Amino acid sequence: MSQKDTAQRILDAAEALFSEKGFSETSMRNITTKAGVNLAAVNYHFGSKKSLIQAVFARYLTPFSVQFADQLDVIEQQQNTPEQLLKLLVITLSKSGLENPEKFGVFMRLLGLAYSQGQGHLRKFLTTEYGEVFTRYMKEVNRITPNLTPMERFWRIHFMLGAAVFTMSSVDSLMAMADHDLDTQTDVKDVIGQLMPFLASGLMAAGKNDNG
Amino acid sequence: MSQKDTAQRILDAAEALFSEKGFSETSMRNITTKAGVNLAAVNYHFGSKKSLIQAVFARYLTPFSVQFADQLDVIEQQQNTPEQLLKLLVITLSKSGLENPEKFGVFMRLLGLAYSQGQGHLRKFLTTEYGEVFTRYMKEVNRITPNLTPMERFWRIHFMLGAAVFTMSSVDSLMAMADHDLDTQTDVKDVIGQLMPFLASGLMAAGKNDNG
DNA sequence: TGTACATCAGTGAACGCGCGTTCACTGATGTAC
DNA sequence: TGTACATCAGTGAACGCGCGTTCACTGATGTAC
Repeated sequence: MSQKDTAQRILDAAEALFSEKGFSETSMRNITTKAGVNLAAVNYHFGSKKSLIQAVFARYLTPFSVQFADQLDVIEQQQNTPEQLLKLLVITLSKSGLENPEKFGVFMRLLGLAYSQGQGHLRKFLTTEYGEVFTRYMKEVNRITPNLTPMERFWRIHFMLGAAVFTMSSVDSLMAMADHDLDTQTDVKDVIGQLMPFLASGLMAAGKNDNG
Repeated sequence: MSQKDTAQRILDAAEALFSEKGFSETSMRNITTKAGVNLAAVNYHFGSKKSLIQAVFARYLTPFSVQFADQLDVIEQQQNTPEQLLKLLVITLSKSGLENPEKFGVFMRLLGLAYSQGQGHLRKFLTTEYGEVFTRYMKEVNRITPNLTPMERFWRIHFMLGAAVFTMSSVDSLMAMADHDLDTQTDVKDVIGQLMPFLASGLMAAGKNDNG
């Protein structure tokens, strides 16, 4: 084939369709039609639809976690602010090929799907493959929030994750709403700029061990 | 039938299954089997699967929006804090039959689905039916955040919605994680107790019109 | 250099299955006269 | 009070359809001698 590798084209098509419609709403026929390949090619290259879903995640997350580990090596040697810790994520995303806002939106939507539609196989795959760097990152969060109880820290991390995943999953339609209602012209960088102080402020809010 | 009304039993079963597995993963056969009714009964009572989905939402949202309008009548007459405005939502939820933590989790999961899996028909249905009370609530948010730009306000509301919907959608598994990792015993009220200061702090974080 | 065979990417058609919906029906209850 | 008819809730079986997967296959490329 003079065009891109069949497997790559399947991944491209699957990624776009999954992020648009979710896993179960996307059929093998949708994917192979969009990729311009034979219906049987998915099972030939990936074995099953489940494995294809995992492969779509791996293509993003493997480079991301490599970059993230490098960034953690640096950050672990120094004192950090909440803003720096949040920025680390954004920087890592941009260093692992996600600087394109469109790609970024797709990635966040996939991440949201992994939580909301995540079948058992996907959750298992993600934690065994990428759990370690997440643990390292959490150690750094602990360091900058010494006054929070473990319970406060646990929940605040998940609130932050929720705010990020939820809004970034629908960032296109939310930006369209904002631009329509408020007569503005927003891009993804603006949204991230809005998100960071919101998250930092939520994370650092006074906890029950703080006075006043 | 000496048991509960067939239509009610279909709604009960559909609600539970939708919140567990999503709309498209839940088949009519799943629903009617769980409800103990004939397969054709869904189409007899509701016309189609789409209408059933809308009916499941309406059963929660109609009483909620009635209560919410009453609460707004009061709150619109007074000066409010962010905490009061957030508490208004919790109070309304509890006054419209959602005081049961299990029901509350189901409701939040449905709300999350409406965003993430929301087919066009559902979004249209929700905004035409319940858009008005939401607009009234937003007016109150404007009053307590006079220093925020409309854009800041827009995004912060959606960040808050994301944090709430995302975490409350998976509140059961998150509580299980927390209790396992931290050796605690959490209930939904505790989580809401954690969520409120996080949201209030994020909403009220300094914006670009604030000094220092 | 030539031939025989193995490997590999990709194909076309069919498989069985579960899906949402439809339809002719049954039997109980309500209404009119 | 009795009868004829209409309405209604619910049923059982079948409809056509799109799904993920399988399988025997083709044709190109690589390898051994």
